[in-house]
Formats: sequence, C-alpha cells, structure tokens
Amino acid sequence: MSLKHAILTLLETEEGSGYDLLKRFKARLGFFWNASHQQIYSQLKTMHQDGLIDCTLEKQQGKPDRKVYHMTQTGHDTLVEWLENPVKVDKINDALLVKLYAGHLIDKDKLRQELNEHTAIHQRMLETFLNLEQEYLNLPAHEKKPFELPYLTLRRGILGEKAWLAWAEEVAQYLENSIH
Amino acid sequence: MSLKHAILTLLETEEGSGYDLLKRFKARLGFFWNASHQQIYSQLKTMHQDGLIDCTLEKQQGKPDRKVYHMTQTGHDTLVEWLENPVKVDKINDALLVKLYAGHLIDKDKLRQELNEHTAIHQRMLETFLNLEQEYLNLPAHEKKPFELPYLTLRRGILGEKAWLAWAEEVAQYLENSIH
DNA sequence: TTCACATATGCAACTATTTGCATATAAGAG
DNA sequence: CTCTTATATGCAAATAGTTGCATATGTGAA
Repeated sequence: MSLKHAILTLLETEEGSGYDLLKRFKARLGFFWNASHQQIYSQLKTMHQDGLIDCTLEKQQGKPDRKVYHMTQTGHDTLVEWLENPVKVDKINDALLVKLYAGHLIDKDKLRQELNEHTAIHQRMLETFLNLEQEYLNLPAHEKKPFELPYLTLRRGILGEKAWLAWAEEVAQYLENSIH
Repeated sequence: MSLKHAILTLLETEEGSGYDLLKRFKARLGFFWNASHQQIYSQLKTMHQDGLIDCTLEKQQGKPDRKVYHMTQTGHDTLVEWLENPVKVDKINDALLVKLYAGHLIDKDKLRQELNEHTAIHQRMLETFLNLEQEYLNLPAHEKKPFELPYLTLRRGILGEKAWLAWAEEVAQYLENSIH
C-alpha cells in the first residue's frame, strides 16, 4: 500500500491534520495519487495505532478541533524502507478504453460526446499543470532547488495529459470520418 | 465496476471459459485493464449467479473440464446500459511518482536504478504495442474494419508509453546532472 | 434568510483488488 | 528425472477504495 507512504512523505516535511493532508494531497500529489477524505482519516487512524505517527489536539474557537499528526521515528524508518525497495509499475484500469473497445455497440454520437467530456477534463488538468509549471519556472534559480523533484512529477502530469489529448484527437478524427 | 463490463464486452463477441477470458484479457485489454485469474474466476461466478451469463460444462480428456460461459439477454442489456452512461475519468495512483516526490530522502543511485528498471518494462511494452500496430497496418484494407476501434485503444497504449519514456528521459537527465 | 462552500472529523457497508494457497494433467527442455 | 510452462479451476484472508451518511460552525453570496 502506498497511501500510507504518500502520507508519510507529506508528514516528513511538515506536520498536519487530516484536513491539511487532504488539501496537500490535492495540491501536490493530486495528479498522480488520489485519495478521498474518508480514506485519509481512516488511514491516519490506523497509522496512529501502528505508531507510525503521533497526534496532538489543537483547540480552535469557531471551528472544530484539529488533530495534528506528526512523524515518529518508526514512521520515518517505515518510509525510508519503502523508498529503498522497488515498487510495481503503475497499473492502468481505464473504463473509457473498455468502452471504446466495445464502441460498435453504441451510437457514435454518444461516444463522441463522452470523449468530448473527458477531453474537457483533461484540458483543464493540463492548464492547471502548465500554470504550476510557470510558477516554478518564474522562481529565481536558488529558490528552484527544493522543488526540483516535485517539478519532475509535474512534468509527468504535463506529458501524460498532452499524450492523452493527442490520442483523443486521433479518436475524434476517426469518429468524424466514420459518420460521413 | 468495470471488470464486469470488460468481461461482458469479451463475451459479446465470443463465448469462452475463465481461462480463455484470462488470455483474451492479456492479449486485447491488457494494456488498459488488468485482472488476475482469481478476480476473473470469482467475477464470473458472481455474474453467473446474477444471470448476466450462463454456463455449459465441456469435458476434455487429459485436461481439466472447461466451464464455458456465454452472454444472456440480461447480460447484453447490462452492457448496453453501462455503455450508454458516462464513466469516470481514469484515476491514477502511481507509486513511482510518490517515490520521486520524496526522492530527497533516498540515494540518487537507487532512484536511478529503479527508474531504469521501470523504463525497461515500459520499453518492452511499447515494442509489443508497435508490433501489434504493424500487424494491423499490414492487413488488407477490408480486413481492417473490424479492428478499427481496438486499434484506437492500441494507439492509446503507444502514445501513453512514448510519453512515459520521454518523461523518464527528462528524469534521467536530471539525475545525471545532479551527481556531477 | 436560505443556500452554498470551507473548515473539521468520522462510521458503516459495500465493492474491488491482492496475496497466498490448493489441485491436477500434459508437454517439452535440460 | 526433474523443472518449467501451459491448461484449467477455485477458496480464503487481507488490503484498498467507494459511496452514503452524519455532525457542527463560520463566512459570504443571492
């Protein structure tokens, strides 16, 4: 499991509550790791029980209390051990491709419409990534250092989305020609 | 769930045993949907119970008996209904990227080595896809028709792998420069 | 004043996937 | 003669992820 390790990675740099981690997930790991709030909260609970992280309660006025989690030595060791052992190649399970494969069973218009909707989403993601890239590229050289590795993960997002969109263009072309 | 629908897609064209479907998965849907034999067998059992498929027993000499599954009307209807309703955009959970994000915590050599191993796997996949593409492209025009949609799914594999490898090249460059 | 959104947490039930085990035969390689 | 690969099926336990529900407050918009 890697949700655990993703959380440890985030806590390694900075402590935080479940809610913090949820937001950090979306902002930093969101384009290559997805987790819902339920998953994060329950994972934090287990990790706390297992001694990978500990927890202090912060009272707040106006807002609910925050449980702030931080790394323990065990947590750090667990993370390092995971980092040093190989991980599997990412597994793809893409329902849209199953659909396309079976596309002879549906109306081409419906297929085209769904492809357009997915394309719009991917375009929006690409834009977000390109904006983040600009932010990074505009940093003065010495401020870039700590973000070099995160930037490389962002590049994965950019190249991945561009490839997706190029593919969608091919499919759109095909669907266009096949009606006339 | 889409494993169900992927199986229905395969059975729509041709009946088959769990073992057949396993092989067809690898050959046809393997680059965008992955399923283990345990998953397929247990899924078939559930689908049979739910009346989406039915089953006849084929005795064989020398080899174990085969349970041959085929589509029912309910199964067909279920597939068509799924096809006509939108699916979600594919969710990515890529452990290698988590690792890269936390790469400051590990030895660059180890990181480079793991990247190389993943690169080798992706290169092999790309080669496989390109070979399949050649097979398709060498078909006479009239035999291409039934494979047009599967070919588009193959293109996704090709473009996706090429993008992965281009990205890996960027990462390799970075890791190369950061030691010297 | 109501509605949506952000803050902040979590349980319970279900669905999906992985990992390890289990069985049995045949064919071919070393 | 043993080892690997292919054929053919499956159970059980654990882990991972989704969906629906639940609670409580503050802020800003319509």
